[in-house]
Amino acid sequence: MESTAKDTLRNHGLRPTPIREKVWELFNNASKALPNKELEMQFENIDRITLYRTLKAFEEKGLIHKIDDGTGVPKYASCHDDCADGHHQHEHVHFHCLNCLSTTCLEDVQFPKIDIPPGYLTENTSIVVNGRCANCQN
Amino acid sequence: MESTAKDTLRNHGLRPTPIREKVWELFNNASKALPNKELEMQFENIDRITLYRTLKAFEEKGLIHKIDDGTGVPKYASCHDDCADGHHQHEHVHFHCLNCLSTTCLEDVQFPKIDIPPGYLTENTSIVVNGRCANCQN
DNA sequence: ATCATACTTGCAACACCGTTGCATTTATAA
DNA sequence: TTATAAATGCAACGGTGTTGCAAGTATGAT
Ligand SMILES: [Mn+2]
Ligand SMILES: [Mn+2]
Ligand SMILES: [Zn+2]
Ligand SMILES: [Zn+2]
Repeated sequence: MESTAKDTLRNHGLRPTPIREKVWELFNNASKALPNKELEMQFENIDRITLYRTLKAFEEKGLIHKIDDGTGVPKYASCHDDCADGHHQHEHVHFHCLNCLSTTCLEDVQFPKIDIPPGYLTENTSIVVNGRCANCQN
Repeated sequence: MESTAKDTLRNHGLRPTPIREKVWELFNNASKALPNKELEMQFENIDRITLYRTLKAFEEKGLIHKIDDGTGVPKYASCHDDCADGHHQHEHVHFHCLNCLSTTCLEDVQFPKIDIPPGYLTENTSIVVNGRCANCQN
């Protein structure tokens, strides 16, 4: 059985509220990463600060992860893996379409190992592939 | 023989001015990527807008490239390769040290090929490795 | 060397966004 | 039901990208 929005929020130490439930639903149904603006548009009127804090809380609790695709506009996507409190575990390639400007998580793409010179220590790696997505071919 | 700052600027279609020459020198002598603030500090008083436009011009003319290391603070580094007017050709790994917060270009690190699903078209790829740089080991 | 012209610089101004404080409202559990 | 802690809405501040415009400067021609 599906776990409800309420359950998921409680399981991550967040009080379920109408806004949070809806935001969680939006991420759950999204096939691409969502910027603040796109989330705001789904509400009659929502305070941008409230949304800001909602996203911050979601990120801290491991419900979503923030994606910097190089556009300067932060986007967010749900964490499929179980991410611990404040520590994200997933490392996957992100794709940014230069045509439709959508950013998606490519969870199944093989994540390469980068051979860093001796002396350097790798903690985590961010990879963004820019190009044309499958929906944007003529 | 070394090409002077004046020469380089002229060769890239930019009028040599005191500010531009100094900015170019700073990039030329830097061993890491430089954020606006760090550049500003090297001047007695420089208008942030002038610096902004200088960096924009340098980037457009292929003198420097902008690096988004995920911190939200843009940094710039000189283009070693010859980058065409408005079109950068170099693709290399960037390293961001979580300790000293410096970002460096790893031009010699092998750039991996990412196997994107069919239907996708790759234009360019951005890779940022986060960790601890060689100078930050105990 | 002088000068007209185009480019560069400095300053004001605006928009956007991240962030925080605080008062009010809402969720939770006693 | 009620006391308490948390979430929300609003104001406000700071940083920064961006543009317009006037004044200063580099350049090439005279
Ligand atoms: Mn992702
Ligand atoms: Mn670089
Ligand atoms: Zn697309
Ligand atoms: Zn370091």
